[in-house]
Amino acid sequence: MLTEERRNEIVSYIEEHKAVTVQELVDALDASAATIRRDLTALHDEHRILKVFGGATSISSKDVNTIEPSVAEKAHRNTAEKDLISEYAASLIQDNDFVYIDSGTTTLHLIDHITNKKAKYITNGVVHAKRLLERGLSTMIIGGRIKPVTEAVIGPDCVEALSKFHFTKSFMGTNGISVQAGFTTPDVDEALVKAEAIKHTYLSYILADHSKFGVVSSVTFSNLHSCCIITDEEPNKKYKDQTIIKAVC
Amino acid sequence: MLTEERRNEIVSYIEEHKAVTVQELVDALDASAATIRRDLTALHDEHRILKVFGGATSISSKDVNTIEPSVAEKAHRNTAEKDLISEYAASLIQDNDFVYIDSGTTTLHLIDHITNKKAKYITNGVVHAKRLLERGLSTMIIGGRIKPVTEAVIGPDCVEALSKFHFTKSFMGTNGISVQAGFTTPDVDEALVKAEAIKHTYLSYILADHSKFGVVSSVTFSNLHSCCIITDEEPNKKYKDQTIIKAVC
DNA sequence: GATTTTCCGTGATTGACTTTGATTATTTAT
DNA sequence: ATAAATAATCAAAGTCAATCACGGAAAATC
Repeated sequence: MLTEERRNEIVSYIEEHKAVTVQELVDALDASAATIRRDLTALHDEHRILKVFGGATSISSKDVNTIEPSVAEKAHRNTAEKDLISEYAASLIQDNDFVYIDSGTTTLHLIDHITNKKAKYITNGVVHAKRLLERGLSTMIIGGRIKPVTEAVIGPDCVEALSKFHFTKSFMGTNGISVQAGFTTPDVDEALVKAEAIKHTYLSYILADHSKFGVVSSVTFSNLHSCCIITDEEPNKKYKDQTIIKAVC
Repeated sequence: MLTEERRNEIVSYIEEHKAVTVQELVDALDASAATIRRDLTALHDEHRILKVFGGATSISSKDVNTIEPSVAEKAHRNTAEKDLISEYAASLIQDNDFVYIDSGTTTLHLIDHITNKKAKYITNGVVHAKRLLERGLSTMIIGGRIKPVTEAVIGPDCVEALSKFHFTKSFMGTNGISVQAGFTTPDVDEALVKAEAIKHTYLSYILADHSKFGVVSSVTFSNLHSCCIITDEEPNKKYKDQTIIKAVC
């Protein structure tokens, strides 16, 4: 059987059963455990399944029960990569830093790793603000209209409020990273907010797992060389020529 | 069974039952208590459930758990009275109203009774904003520093942001109501915010149960005749001479 | 055309790591 | 104070990634 063919079958099987053990797949597909494991690793890297200890689960199985996956509920996907990235990013925060934290699930993860209580934090995410407070950190929120799905503060009030601040560091999420289009996101309003935040920051960091490279979304909010990238895999050289990239792996 | 699979089932179970004991999960999933506890700890760290002594509860169980324990504790006192007051207050909201909702436990209760989706809502409470969004209402938040205990946005940024708006109605909490001192609250910063909000509102309502009458706290944020009072017991005549009071009982 | 070389996917082996349930010590609620 | 719940620790069982050798297919060489 062809490798690709087998892998497609694995994905189908997992989609159907929600969760599966390595042994189950060994029996079902008549391949060795080593091969199945390699397949699962590959499929996990392609974000087609979620590899877990003992087997794999379908990507969407976690929110099968929730009617509307909100920010907090989505945040636990792909945690291993995000943990690495967040941990490194959090270590960059120094005493007296004035830190902007962009809304989004990657940056939400970042907050769980922040330990520096001498820095000040400001965010446009409602959940982010709540979580920062839970960790006992000095927190501010940007005012403005709130976008329901992402629970992010956006709009002209938000952009104007941002223009008054001067952050020492900012941590942003992104949907796409490309040499031609720079950093991109699907929502115009969010893009405007991100752009304004970066404009008022001394050092901007983009937190992005490897799957974001080469992806282009609707709206550009920054060119590559304005932000450092923190990611989980050594990227193609053409990106490295454009900006500083830290790969944690 | 896979670890992740079991944990997903635990989340489902908790989502469905709102609360669950360790023993219940041991019986339901046929795993040892030690394992269940480890699962609960892990899920709590991922913010997928809320671990409590004896078991766990759902994170989105609207009654208790979206609120900080400190806030939640207070919110559970005098619920019956607050429900009456909130219900009446919510009925006052009309289409196209621009409504300011002050932070505090009484006003948090109010949100659960709001049904008008044609009005616009703005608040200085982080939890309030989240709750408004959950109810599918058009929501804005005021920006500024957040006071950790109450999760209320306060400070000069907040006051300045408020000064741009013109609300048709505002709903405020208070700690004390007295003929001499007017409406009072213990925190200077919160008082400034409340005062500014009232200043920019056409019709301000104070939600207060009967225990607040005759009480004086540290800082006055308004005199009596600037706001209507919504309360749960017919108050003394001396208050009625000063402002409009609606007693719901 | 036949032989060699290279490449890639596979399966087996192994030491390292993860999960689990039992036991014990500690913490918590009443 | 007491009883229950929890966290910490440990050994056993199970799982994983790395490594190696094998074998078939494609490419290079003769």
